[in-house]
Amino acid sequence: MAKRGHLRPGGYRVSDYPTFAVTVDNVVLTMVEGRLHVLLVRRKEDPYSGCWALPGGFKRPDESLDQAAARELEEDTGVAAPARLMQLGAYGDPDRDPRTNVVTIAYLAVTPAIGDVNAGSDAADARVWPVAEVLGSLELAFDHSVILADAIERAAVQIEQTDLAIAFMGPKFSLSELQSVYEELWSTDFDDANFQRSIRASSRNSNGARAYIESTGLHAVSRPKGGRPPELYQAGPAWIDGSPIRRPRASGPTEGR
Amino acid sequence: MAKRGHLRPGGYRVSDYPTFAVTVDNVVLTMVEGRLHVLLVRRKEDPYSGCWALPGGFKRPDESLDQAAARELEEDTGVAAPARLMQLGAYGDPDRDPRTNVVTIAYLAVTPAIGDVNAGSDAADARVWPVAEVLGSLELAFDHSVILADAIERAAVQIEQTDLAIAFMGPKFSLSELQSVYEELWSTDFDDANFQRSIRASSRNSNGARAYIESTGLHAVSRPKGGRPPELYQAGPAWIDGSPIRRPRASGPTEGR
DNA sequence: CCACATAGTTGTCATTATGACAAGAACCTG
DNA sequence: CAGGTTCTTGTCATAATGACAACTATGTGG
Repeated sequence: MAKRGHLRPGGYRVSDYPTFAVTVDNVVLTMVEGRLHVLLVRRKEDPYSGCWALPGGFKRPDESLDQAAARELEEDTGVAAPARLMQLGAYGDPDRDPRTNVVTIAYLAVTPAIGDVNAGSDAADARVWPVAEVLGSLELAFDHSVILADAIERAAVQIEQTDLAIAFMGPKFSLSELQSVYEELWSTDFDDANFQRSIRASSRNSNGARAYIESTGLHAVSRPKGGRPPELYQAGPAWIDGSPIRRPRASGPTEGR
Repeated sequence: MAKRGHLRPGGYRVSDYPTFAVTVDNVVLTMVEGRLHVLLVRRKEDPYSGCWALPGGFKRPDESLDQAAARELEEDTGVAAPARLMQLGAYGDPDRDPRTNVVTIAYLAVTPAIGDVNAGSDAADARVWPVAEVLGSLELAFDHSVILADAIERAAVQIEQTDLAIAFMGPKFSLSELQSVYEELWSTDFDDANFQRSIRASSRNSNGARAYIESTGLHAVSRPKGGRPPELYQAGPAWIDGSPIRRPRASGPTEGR
């Protein structure tokens, strides 16, 4: 214990403690045609050159972690950082980067459908991937596969605690689009009728304020395959404390009766 | 963008990216006489000499973040790291440490009543404080007050998602002790009868496995102020997916009818 | 030993939330 | 217009929750 590098009262010596590089990595999730997707970049340089990876890079001393995450996201992919950019956690295993001691701070972001994705100077390519495909067969750089899995689990928890699911939606959306977010992240299948009833119940502001979503009175234009055009909603002005829908619990071994 | 320090394919140059010190800080929560407490150490050296702070210290390159957190906790306070030591988040604002660039990774731990607390060589003192007092009037070093507040909020969320509340309990405990954990963290007041019914319902393993808690058949010895001695329980062998008790939601402005 | 206080436990009941499913409404294609 | 698709409303049984009365098992003080 006496050997630890302590800070001395009169100042500190840099040699007293080890130094690290600090990076930020972004897990940007979005829904494309009802399926969960993640934004990845293809690395241009070693290590892991040619590998797909989460967009990210080195933190600068004069910026906060949040700022670094937003900056790196835009630099690497051309995607503007969404308002909803939340910290996921730190990853600092000794051997996670072959070069040197690197601790990375992972961020989770959720956006509506992304427009253009443009690979930055660091990247050979950038695009969104279906999450199922990435976790199933794509080998990501560093420990990014672990980070991605953690991010999805976090998102699944967050949509029950906050209004995060709305962040997947554009300015106007149908309830079935919203439903697909919950179903993808929770791997469940809701009864359409019950889902709508629950969601609408949350938006019926009993007294004065607080609504999860609001009706716009508009209806979507009909799609090629037909079907009744859904009513369109928009984000409500306030978040109610309490989830609009409950996450179904894995009902254990489910023995009969 | 061209000015960013990139890693070169043939190797890297340390000067290409900024270096940081990485520390870990532990928020250790426990219940003392029905009230939530946090373990703090008094700093012996600058900066913030004399101030109370979260136990923590520098990460070493050859250990994981989790290992660093456990090591620092024991070195600073003599308290063995509990099994339940989970990462809370990273804090890296540019000016959070007056000395240099320091990014800290905060950990949240929950333990039953702590036995001896012994200040390590870094600390002038170490003890548990009532959380209400710390957040109300005690000025902590660095941004530790913020970290503490975040930790408590995280714990409040976690006891609904996991069996974390059990981690506050010793090997045998009464349901009213457990109830006080939920009540403290959620700032609510449960009906004793209903609370017990809900908890016991979770432990009644319908089919074969999975129980939140188990009855020991024992009863506590009576306390000075009297009252019926409670039945004692112990942690169940398995965690059921789904909280034993639901967090009551702030019911908004609560207008009548 | 009694009344009374304290703390834990069981029981009852109204209200609400959930899940299953039938049926209607509004659009498509051919 | 027949048949398919999607969204929406309605009905109902069951489960979960919250309020509260009542009962049990201890202690204290007279």
